[in-house]
Amino acid sequence: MNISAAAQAAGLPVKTVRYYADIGLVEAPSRSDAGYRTYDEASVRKLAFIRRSREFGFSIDECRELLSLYQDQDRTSAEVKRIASKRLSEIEEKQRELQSLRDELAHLVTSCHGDHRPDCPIIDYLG
Amino acid sequence: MNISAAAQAAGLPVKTVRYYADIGLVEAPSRSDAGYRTYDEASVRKLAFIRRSREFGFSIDECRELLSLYQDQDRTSAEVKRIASKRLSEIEEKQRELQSLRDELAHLVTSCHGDHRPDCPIIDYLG
DNA sequence: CTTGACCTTCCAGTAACTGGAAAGATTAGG
DNA sequence: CCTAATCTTTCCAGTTACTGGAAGGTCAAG
Repeated sequence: MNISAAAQAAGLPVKTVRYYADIGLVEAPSRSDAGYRTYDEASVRKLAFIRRSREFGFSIDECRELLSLYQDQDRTSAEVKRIASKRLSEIEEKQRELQSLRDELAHLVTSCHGDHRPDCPIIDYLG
Repeated sequence: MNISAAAQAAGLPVKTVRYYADIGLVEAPSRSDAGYRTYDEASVRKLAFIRRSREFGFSIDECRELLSLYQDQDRTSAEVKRIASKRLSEIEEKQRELQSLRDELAHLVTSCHGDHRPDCPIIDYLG
């Protein structure tokens, strides 16, 4: 499989697939005689694993960790759960932040007439 | 006022105050004989305005826009409201994303025993 | 043989700072 | 007046996770 087929199968851009090998997140793939990268099912599965982890918002370093747990038959589920729980609290923290931000901004937007007059509570609040 | 006093008053790191002038977000401040940047109340107010706008998650370019509206006596409140409303929808979109992410991840975390055994639904899901 | 779709490497840019080095200025204490 | 600590300056590099683009090699079809 050439890189574009692998990228397609994993649901990633070609550039990103190269990038992940460059930074050592995945092994460097073997090459054809012409120097083309060649991929097999196993590498595609790993790439897809990374894509899904990234979609969950895990950082590259967390993906590195998850990937090594993914490939380690003897890991404990506790190790995985620790990383996922950490990410979960981050998400919840971010949610709380966004909620108060939204409420405040929604309040400002509602109180602004949004007409041709210069009078603006949003600007007043920021200034 | 030297830079550290101004930064303190505006609630920003010194580095950031310099940075904002470097990228032309605020005017370059005047200099003392020794070349020290000197700030007055007005520039501190602008810096604080930017800080608050940034805290709302407005991008630097949006801050640029807001700042010019802030300084424009003749702007209409509609112009300001447009930018704030845009930001509000972004926040709400992000909230929806985070919510489904959280639900999915929370479900996985709950279903994972988190013990010494290798069996792990989180990894199973990602892989 | 040519055309177009691949592929390669390398370099640069994104957003918004942040850290650090090297060197000059100022201030407080002795 | 000297010195040490604390500013301040500029400049360069690093962060995160890619993404875009240029210059050039390869491959399959017609």
